[in-house]
Amino acid sequence: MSAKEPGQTETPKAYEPARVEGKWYRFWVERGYFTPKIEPGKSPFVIIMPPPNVTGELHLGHFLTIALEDAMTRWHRMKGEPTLWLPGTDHAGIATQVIVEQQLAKKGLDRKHIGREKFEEQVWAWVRQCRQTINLQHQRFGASCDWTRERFTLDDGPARAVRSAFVRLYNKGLIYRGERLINWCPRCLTAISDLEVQHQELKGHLYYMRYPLAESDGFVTVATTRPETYLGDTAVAVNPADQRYVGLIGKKVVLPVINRVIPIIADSAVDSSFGTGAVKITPAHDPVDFEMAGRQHLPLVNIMNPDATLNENAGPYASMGREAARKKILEDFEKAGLLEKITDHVHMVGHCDRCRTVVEPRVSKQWFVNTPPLAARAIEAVTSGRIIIIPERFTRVYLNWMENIRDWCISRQLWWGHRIPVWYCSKCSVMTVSVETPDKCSKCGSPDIFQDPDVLDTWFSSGLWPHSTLGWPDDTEDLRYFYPTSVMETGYDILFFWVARMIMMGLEDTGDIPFRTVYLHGLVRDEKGDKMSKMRGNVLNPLEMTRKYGTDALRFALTTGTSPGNDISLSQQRIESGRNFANKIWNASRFILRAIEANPEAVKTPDREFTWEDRWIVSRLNRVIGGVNRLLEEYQFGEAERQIHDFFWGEFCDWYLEIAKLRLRQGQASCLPVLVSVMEIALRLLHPFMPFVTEEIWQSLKPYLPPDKLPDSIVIASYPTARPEAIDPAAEDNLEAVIQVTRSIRNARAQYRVPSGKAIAAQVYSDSFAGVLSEYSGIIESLAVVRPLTVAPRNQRPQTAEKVIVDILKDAEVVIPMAGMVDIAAERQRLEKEIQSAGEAIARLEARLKDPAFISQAPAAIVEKEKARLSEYADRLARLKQELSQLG
RNA sequence: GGGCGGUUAGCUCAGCGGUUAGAGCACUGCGUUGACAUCGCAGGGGUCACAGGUUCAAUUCCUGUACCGCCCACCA
Repeated sequence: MSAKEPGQTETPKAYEPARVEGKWYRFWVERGYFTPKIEPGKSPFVIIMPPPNVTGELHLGHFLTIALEDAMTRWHRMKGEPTLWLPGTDHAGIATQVIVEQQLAKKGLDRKHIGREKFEEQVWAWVRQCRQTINLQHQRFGASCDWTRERFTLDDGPARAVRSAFVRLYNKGLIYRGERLINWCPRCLTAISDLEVQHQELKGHLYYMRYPLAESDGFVTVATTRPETYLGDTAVAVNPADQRYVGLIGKKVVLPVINRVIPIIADSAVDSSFGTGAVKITPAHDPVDFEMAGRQHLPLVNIMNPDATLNENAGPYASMGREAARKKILEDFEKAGLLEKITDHVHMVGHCDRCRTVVEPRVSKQWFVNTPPLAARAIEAVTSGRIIIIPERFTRVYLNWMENIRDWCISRQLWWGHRIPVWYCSKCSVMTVSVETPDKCSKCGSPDIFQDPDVLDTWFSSGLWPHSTLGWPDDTEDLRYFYPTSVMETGYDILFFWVARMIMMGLEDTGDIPFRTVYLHGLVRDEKGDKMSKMRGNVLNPLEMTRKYGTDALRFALTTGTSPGNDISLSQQRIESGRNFANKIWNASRFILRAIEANPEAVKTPDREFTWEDRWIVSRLNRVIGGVNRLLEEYQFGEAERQIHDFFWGEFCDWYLEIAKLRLRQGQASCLPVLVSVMEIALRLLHPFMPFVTEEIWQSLKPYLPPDKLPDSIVIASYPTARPEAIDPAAEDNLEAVIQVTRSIRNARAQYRVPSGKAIAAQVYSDSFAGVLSEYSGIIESLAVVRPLTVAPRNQRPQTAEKVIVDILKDAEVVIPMAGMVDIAAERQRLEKEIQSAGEAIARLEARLKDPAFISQAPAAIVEKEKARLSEYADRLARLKQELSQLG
């Protein structure tokens, strides 16, 4: 470590995120930047954050969500729009309950033992802790959300919204209570919705079981995957057109062992080609059978307890588990000669989304939302274009789901969640459905009432999130100003669970769409494309990554090189390159700051002659600004970042800064204002994606910026907009020539292994760029370590017998005498290769230009362009050939 | 059974109806006293899965095939 030199800025050589991140986040929050002012004249930009479940810490998927939403939010805020990003957390009914139950189980307890009240206390304790962790993680990650409006799904406001929505729907007949076949989890002991059932392919068997005929000899053979449900059979069905069974329709069979007599019926839903063509009908334990039982008026026999053990209807098998019963029943059939055969059969089996237990279809009294009427409006909102889904392909997925929607079972036999706002009277049994908790029966006035013990599906409250967080059902200022919201950004995996429900419920409750754009991101996977999971052990801990590489690095890695709706493979290497970029920006700023300190006055000389490289970098910057703004409008965040990255690193640092160094060394400080200005604008361009490093540097640059209307933070600085008048094709061409020549010489040096310190001589011959190249010869001499570099028009190139390397550039020839080192054979080979590829290009272009179809059909501009290319190649080919002949 | 996505450099992925298809990482060679070795300079590496079609022109659009992945679905 060298001692600090006098007058020099004491900044570490590497960017140290830990030193700056907390400081700036606190600063932003203290200044209230994240809390929007309601400005009636302006239309706001609003994102309601998908509330993370209070089930533990945030994972990388959440961090991707934050990175994208924060980028959008910061961008719009910088554009001067009142911007609200509303944070919150979700009570996540069943998921949270399962976690707390597991905690209890570790202590040898279960919820039944401690009782509902105590259990809820336990959950609240966990929730408080979890919310704090989650909020802290958001803050660590730089989320610019409005903490003054933070919500939890069980808060009073959202809770009142839930009750209001329930009562409204009930009063409109869109919520009803009914005895239906639902998906039941025997482990969680609750109903779950269709969406919460995970279908998994399992290798099972098809069992062919014989049911003896009641009135005569013989039997009917049915094929089933679930022999144990025969105890609940109330019919055998065949297709009416099936010739094999016509004679049997109306006859009866006897269920073995339990000796129940059931009819053989005809139903056209039966597929004659499957199994035996005769199907056992178990209405209480199979959805298809349940439906058939409805139209055929078959009785229901429920054979199971809630925990999936067999009940008293199972006769001798009562109290056995479903697997054990299956085994025993097969044995008994086998013994009786009633098991015809067993074949292998692959089928899909439903599992509980939360606990992986095999779901049991079960008849039970539950609450349902009648969804088709809601779906009709939700479909219209999307087909009319009022709601746009990005990427577009998910529009069809959404519509397909909506068009085939079925009623939504919303009651859960859980303790954690929004209680159903329904009270039953012990006297007259009438239901009171009410937003406010009633103290007496609405019918008979009896105070002897009790509330429905069930809670609502957690997605019911999530479905109201965009309007419930803004104050609905009250007509609040927030609701009037911020609703409908702008963008709903979330993962495609919850399109049905959440997005679809929000659209239905939002439209129903408010009469308006909840958001204008749905942006769906992909899943975060590991470097091998596998889903990250604790089981696989391939999880990257986001906070650890943040500590190791910095928040900006992780954000950059998560959002670069990806496109909407596609999954993301994330590796540490990727985060490293994000860190390297932050470090690059950091060091560029260190250089600029030191340069300013060495020459403080130079920054303040705004009006002067600009050099070609000044005009070039400003021109390039403005092209990038234009591109980035366009890409952001199109939600192409990854591509926007890539353009900023490439500009900053590949043009500003690699060329402008390198040239500026040389100028500064010669005491020409006139590049300083340009350095500062380009740097500052680039920081603002990048700020939505890398908020911390950009703020840190922006603040240290601030003293040297023009003081007029300078905000206190980059957070509220304006987002750059392109200035068309700054686009400067002449400067771009000139610098391109300088860069080409420099590269050409560097290339030759590398090829001939010229030691890095050793200068070589070179000549450049050019017509159109002779002026700028000789103007920049000193610069090129330094950049390419070439000395002397002479520049002359082409016709002044001497005919010499000396063997030299010649690089044919577009508008110049670079001649390097290698003092006898020239490898003639290698040079010849190189030239021949180039001649060949030029020849091929010419052949291609000539063929194209000879094609009358091309000439007549292609746009004139394209034809002209191709002609120009042909003449360029022809010119190049001629020059290459001449060089080859010179080589002898 | 229906639908969707992917197939581009060694790896992870961008991109695109019109120059010689890009990036990051990895790789090879050279390089460390002044922004940065978390770096610089130079380089190698691609039949854009395959087969048809549309078009003046296809890696890009369409159709089909193969493989991989995902979603939805009541063949017991």
